Amino acid sequence: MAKKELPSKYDHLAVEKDRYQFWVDGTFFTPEDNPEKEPFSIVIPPPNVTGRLHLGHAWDTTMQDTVSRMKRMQGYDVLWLPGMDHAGIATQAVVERKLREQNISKYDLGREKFVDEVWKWKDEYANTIRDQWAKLGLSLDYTRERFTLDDGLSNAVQEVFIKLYEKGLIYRGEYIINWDPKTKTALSDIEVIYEEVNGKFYHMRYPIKDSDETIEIATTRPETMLGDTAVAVHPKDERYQHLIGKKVVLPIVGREIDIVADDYVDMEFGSGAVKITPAHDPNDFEIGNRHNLERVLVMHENGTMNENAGKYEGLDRFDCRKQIVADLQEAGILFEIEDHVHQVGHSERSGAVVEPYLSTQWFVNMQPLADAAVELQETDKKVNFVPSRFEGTYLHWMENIRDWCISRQLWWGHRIPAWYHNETGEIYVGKEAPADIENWTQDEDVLDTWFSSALWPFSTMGWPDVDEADFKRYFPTDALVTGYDIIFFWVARMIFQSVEFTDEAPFKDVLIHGLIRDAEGRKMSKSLGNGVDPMEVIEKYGADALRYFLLTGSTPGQDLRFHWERVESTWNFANKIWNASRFALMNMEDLKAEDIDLTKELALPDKWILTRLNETIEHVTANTDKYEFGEAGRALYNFIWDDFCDWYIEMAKLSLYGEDEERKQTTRSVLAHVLDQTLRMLHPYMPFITEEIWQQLPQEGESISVASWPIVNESFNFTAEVKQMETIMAMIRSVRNIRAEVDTPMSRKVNMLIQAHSAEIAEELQKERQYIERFCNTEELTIDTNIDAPKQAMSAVVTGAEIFLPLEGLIDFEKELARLAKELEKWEKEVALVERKLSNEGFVAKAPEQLVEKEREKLIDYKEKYASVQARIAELEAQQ
RNA sequence: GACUCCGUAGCUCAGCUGGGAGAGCGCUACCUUGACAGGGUAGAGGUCGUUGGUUCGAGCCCAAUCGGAGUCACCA
Repeated sequence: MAKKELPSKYDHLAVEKDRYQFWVDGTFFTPEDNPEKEPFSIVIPPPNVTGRLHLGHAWDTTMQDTVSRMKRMQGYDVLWLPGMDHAGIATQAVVERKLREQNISKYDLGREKFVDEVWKWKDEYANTIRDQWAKLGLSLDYTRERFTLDDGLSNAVQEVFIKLYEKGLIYRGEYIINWDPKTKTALSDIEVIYEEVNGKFYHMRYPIKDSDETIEIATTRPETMLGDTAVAVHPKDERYQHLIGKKVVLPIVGREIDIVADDYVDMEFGSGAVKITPAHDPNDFEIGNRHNLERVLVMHENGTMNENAGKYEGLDRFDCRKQIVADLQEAGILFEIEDHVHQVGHSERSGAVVEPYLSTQWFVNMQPLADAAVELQETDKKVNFVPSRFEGTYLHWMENIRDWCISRQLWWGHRIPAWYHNETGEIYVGKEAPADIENWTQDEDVLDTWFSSALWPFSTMGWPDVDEADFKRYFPTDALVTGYDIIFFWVARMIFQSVEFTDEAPFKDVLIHGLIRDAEGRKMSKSLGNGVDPMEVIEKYGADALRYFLLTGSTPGQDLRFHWERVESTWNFANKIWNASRFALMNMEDLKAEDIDLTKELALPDKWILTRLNETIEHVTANTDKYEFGEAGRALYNFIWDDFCDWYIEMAKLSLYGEDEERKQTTRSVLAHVLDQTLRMLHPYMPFITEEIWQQLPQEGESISVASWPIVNESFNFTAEVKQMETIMAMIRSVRNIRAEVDTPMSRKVNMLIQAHSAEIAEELQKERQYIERFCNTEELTIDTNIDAPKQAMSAVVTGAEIFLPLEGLIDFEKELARLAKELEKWEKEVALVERKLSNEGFVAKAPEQLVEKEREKLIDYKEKYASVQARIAELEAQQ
């Protein structure tokens, strides 16, 4: 790639343009299937084809990309498999809405044509999603992209359904399910969201047959009384002993129903008597079974009253409620209406109030599957949850699991592979239709979307063909990344299906993250209109800035607030990297990869920055491995901004602007090396800018995305030099401090004297005097072990030395004395603190040796500093 | 009702297996130093919600308590 001059301002749009295509064309993201390499795999949580990606997707996928990119650079054969989810209810609903706008209902089209329409929609949005993935820079292998409704996955779904059916783990039955009257489909328990609603509590008196007595009951849903088939009381309730076995005449309806005794009834609550509606309440259904009660369904599938509702037939359930309340009040049956706050279930997708509804559906018998999944966690094949607390969440759910209703009354999805014999009612389950198809009718329903998502980690790899190369090589996957809101929906189900069908956990690690919130901490939602489009962020600040913000903005498992200011400051970081690189490139002349030579004599700052680089490599690698992206990102930030830019580059200028050609060449080598290594570490976090700069560096790789990950170079650990460097840095800071104090700008040259505490220290400082001269901007610099401290001077202490700045005429003695007094106080406190620690027998005896030794060293240093400051004060006072 | 998370600088958040509190933004003063003024230098600002306990040592562990958020399960 041709070298070009970098503009002085980081232009994220220019940097990111066309870069993704370069990666895809280079097939860097397609694994090599190289047997020499260890495989590493992740499957993407397939986004719904209902629409555009939001910030949550950006967050989730960026984490996966960061891990994938690092592993790829570390030499793993990385497969990150992309794909999308058909999202049954959600997608069907949006397409239906779109058709409705054209005054077309799905029934007008018929099943086949309607499904064709949905496929068209899917193709359109799949392209949008791929464009968004590209903008985010995700290193996905598109040659393996899958869709939950493609042939292979559909085959896996049928296979699983049939196997479970044959094992008796899938059954068809009549139960109370959660019915969504708006979308007219059944829902599983977790698709129901309970929300607090200000409702009413209606108190009624049902007349006892052949008696003047009444029995008091209460309900929140009076319209269901039309389906009452009993009244229940507690068997031990003395108030009602005489009524058990008697009959009640159901008002309006006139049906005679039994008064039954059942333990379920709470004597303390309400009147202690409960109306029983087996067809419209799950608890009542159970009681109905125990007492052999009739089940009377009083509603249609769309939530209007049916023929069993008599004169209320055709009314919507809520209109019926109003009407029935009025009628019962008039009849004197209903005698009190109380305000009542209670939880009401709503459909997760349509928002409609869920109707408990008697219906025949397909279910998965969960207990055996859940047991196996729970047992897995006690073996070494367990799934490692990050953070670990989510394992508790997961296990708690698994241990209290209820059967899973998997049939959905939709057209968009995997049609249930079951046929019913037209005459005998016999059920046939299989991939192919029965031979005498004319005598059979296939089940109209489709499976819950999550039924296919649950198979995703292995169905995408070619299962049920267990000899498929991808399945053998890349399953089980290494990591799964998702939000805590879908642990039950997806993570749990993938685990038990995987255990059942592959005898393995589907992934080794599962990284759980939180939710993205707006700046005020509110959930981002369409209704609030507070959502932020990731593409808008990318347009304004670039994908790298967005990614870095997302990765470093929170800690695993925690929610993340979106702040534009933080994205902006991340852009500033990118701009800093840009300009530091620009400086380096401008000063590298025509340095080539083979010219980089770190074997020549290194200067102090070279040794220091190389040591710091080693520390950074260790820290970033370890923390990225642990999914601690925030920690790793901060280490990179500090290294780049503080160490590399603020100190190393500034010191390197001495060499670069100097005369010594060999020294210059070494500095160039260090600059090139450190920048190269730093960009590599930063690449998984900010792929675009790192690639752009790296292409300009003296190196011979094709792409940084496949360059090797930095490793610690033991020969670059210069402990003694780091200490020296730190002394000089402390000195420079002190001088800057003093100059700020006496208002002497750094641009003015001043004289400076350094009193070293030993000949060795003096010699060391002497060797590095150029840095002191430059950064303290000295006229005359004297370094000695025996300095005659100037009378009129500002002073400071550092470890191993004292410094004096003779600033005649500028010194305010009172202020200086006050400043020194303050400093003396500081060291006095420090000394006292360390002394107290060291005189604590418990500490000396029990604390780690190293720590105690460190404290002893500190004590010597602090005492020395204290003495120096004290002496200086004495001198000043003597002068006055 | 059970459980989980959060409470640290004005704001948003870090703080890894307990060993002298950090960042970004904001604020103050100064600086047109040849990569960057979206920059640099120096600085102000914290009883780490509260109370006990364990420990030589607690922001971190334990208990209780207050405040905020959430998950699950719920009585008609």
